[in-house]
Amino acid sequence: MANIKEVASLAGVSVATVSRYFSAPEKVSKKNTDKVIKAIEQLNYKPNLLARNFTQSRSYSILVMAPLANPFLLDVIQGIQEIARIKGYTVLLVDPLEAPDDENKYYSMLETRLVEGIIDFKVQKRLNKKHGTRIDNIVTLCDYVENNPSPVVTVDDVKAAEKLVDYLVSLGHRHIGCLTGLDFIHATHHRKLGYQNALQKAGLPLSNKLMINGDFSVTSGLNAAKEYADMQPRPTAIFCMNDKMAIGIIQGLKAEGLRVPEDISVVGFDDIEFAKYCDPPLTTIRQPAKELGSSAMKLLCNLIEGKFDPETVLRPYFLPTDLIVRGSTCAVK
Amino acid sequence: MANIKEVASLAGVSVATVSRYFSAPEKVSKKNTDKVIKAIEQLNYKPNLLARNFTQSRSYSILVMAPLANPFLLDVIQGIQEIARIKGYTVLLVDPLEAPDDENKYYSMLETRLVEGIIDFKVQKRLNKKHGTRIDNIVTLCDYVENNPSPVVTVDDVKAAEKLVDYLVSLGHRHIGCLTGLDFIHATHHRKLGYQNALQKAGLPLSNKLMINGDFSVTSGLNAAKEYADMQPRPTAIFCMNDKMAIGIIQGLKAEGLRVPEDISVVGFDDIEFAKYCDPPLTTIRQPAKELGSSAMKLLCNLIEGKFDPETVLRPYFLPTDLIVRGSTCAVK
DNA sequence: TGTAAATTTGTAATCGATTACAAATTTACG
DNA sequence: CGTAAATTTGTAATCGATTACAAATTTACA
Repeated sequence: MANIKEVASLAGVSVATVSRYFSAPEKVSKKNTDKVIKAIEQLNYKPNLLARNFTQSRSYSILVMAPLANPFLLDVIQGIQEIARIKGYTVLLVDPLEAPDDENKYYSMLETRLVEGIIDFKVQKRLNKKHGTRIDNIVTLCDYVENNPSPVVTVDDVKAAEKLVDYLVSLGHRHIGCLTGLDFIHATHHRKLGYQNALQKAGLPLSNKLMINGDFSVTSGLNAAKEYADMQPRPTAIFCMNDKMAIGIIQGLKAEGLRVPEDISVVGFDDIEFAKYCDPPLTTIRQPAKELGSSAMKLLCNLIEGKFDPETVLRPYFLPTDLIVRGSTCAVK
Repeated sequence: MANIKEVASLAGVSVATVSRYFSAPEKVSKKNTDKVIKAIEQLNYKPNLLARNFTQSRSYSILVMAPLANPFLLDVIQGIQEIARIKGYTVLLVDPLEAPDDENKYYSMLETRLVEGIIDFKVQKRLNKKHGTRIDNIVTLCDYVENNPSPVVTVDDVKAAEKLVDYLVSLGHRHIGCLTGLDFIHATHHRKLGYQNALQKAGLPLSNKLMINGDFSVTSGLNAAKEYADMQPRPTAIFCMNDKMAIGIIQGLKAEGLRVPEDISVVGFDDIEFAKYCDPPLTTIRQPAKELGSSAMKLLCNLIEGKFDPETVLRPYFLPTDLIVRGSTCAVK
């Protein structure tokens, strides 16, 4: 395959001129531009971007670490892609849950220069060595912890969960179950806190019995349904920490011969596309998926370009959520 | 950031020895290995992979062009990822529908060396210049056309659709609607052919009236539902070319006051996760998503490594499908 | 111990671009 | 036309690794 030298010699110019034809065509005379174009055409020349990236010490790539099992993330990723495309970055995608052992390998792609930034869907376990002074071109998306080691874009999970459970309380529910998510995701703990806040405000007791540990999968919802169905007293409403589990729990409750929402109201979290189309349609919290993705990517671009305010960049950036009321909830009898 | 030269000089060895420590550690003596390790440690050295990739003229990356709107593809992508990880490739992901104009830019990433192969979810528009003689390290996944310009991994859409419509016929249905997919996807035409084959076998007339053009989205299912509800005579069964449209159509038919399956049976295609959880659960064709992805990636690896048989590589590689009968279909009254 | 074979090491060329700097050319204008 | 300024061009260094080849060292064994 032809290289820049061959193009230059065929065109009768120097390699610098050919290079400039790509990087600053306005600096090449008309005459030489024509010659270069002709030579490129003739040799079907394509610049070797591995070489270009090497000399510029830039990869024009970013890495997204996302658990693909959650369809909600698809929309988030589309938001990321949109900005990435505009800014000229390509997106590498890995699912950290598929190969947890490789996680550090992925982070080190920053140091080996393969990517210029990372969007991670959970708070990094290892903190920066010099926390607060050095920003690593990592953005945490949809997860957050106090003293987060990297900039964060997410929703206020505490407030959102609280809003959702407030709503259940307003419907008269007094026994409200809570199906949690994966323990190592901080959002799980924040949503739990919101759930507890709402109960407390309503003067309801906090009982661990009403809390079942899930893992964000439909299956864990199905399993939890049986437990809730047998529980004494049985909850009249269940808060699930994502829509997939809510869909699973609805399915499971129906199998137990219970009606949703007449016997048990169920709420989810995320507002995935299918929340509208399950039966009954799901009452849930809508996260602005695409905006989460595009905001995170914009922030990452600023980090990469060094355009950020060190004072504020570590303050979490919260996007608003909406309570979406559909058919899976009703007033308690 | 430290480079190999600094490591070499700190360790008191040549750069070649440091390089060999990574590429062929068994060729470095114990004494020097220790010195190199110490120097790497001390300088926190990470090899510049941009440089390595450049000298080796390899990117160790592949590109996946997938319309992310389809959740079925998530599983396919997981299958791709699994093999990619094992083989040491990283996966770049773009959604061609998001930026159709950039499509050629993506293909040219092969020529600019940014990726070593491409998995594309549709047959490429531009054929190879020298069709059949040169293989471009492109694998077409889930789409197929006679004289395909690149190797193909997919299912036999004709047979699968035929199997599905055979089943509807066996339930006694005589008026069977067909909601098609995007026209530029060849799978759409193959599934249409399967639908027509089944009707023909059953001695049923082929009527264009029963065919509505969809685009694989839930919305197009919703819209089609109204049309089918008003149709005279109204079909007693509808074959949708994917599950998303089937879910939309079920939703739409319910809104029109029709019962599924009692008034109209609905079948989909793909067997996405939510097919099980919609109401009623969807009768559909299961495509082996993960296997499609992993097979395509294995094939692509062989292309990249030159390990393929030019005689057979362009023959389509069909994976088996299953008819999954659930609650959205019943015998005609 | 001496010599050949095997192993380990280092020197230096190489990959294909970019780019600083100097040189050459063109343009502007009194 | 002559000179200065502006524009265009080319030379050659550079990025950080890999690797062919030769040289040095170690090992094996009579």
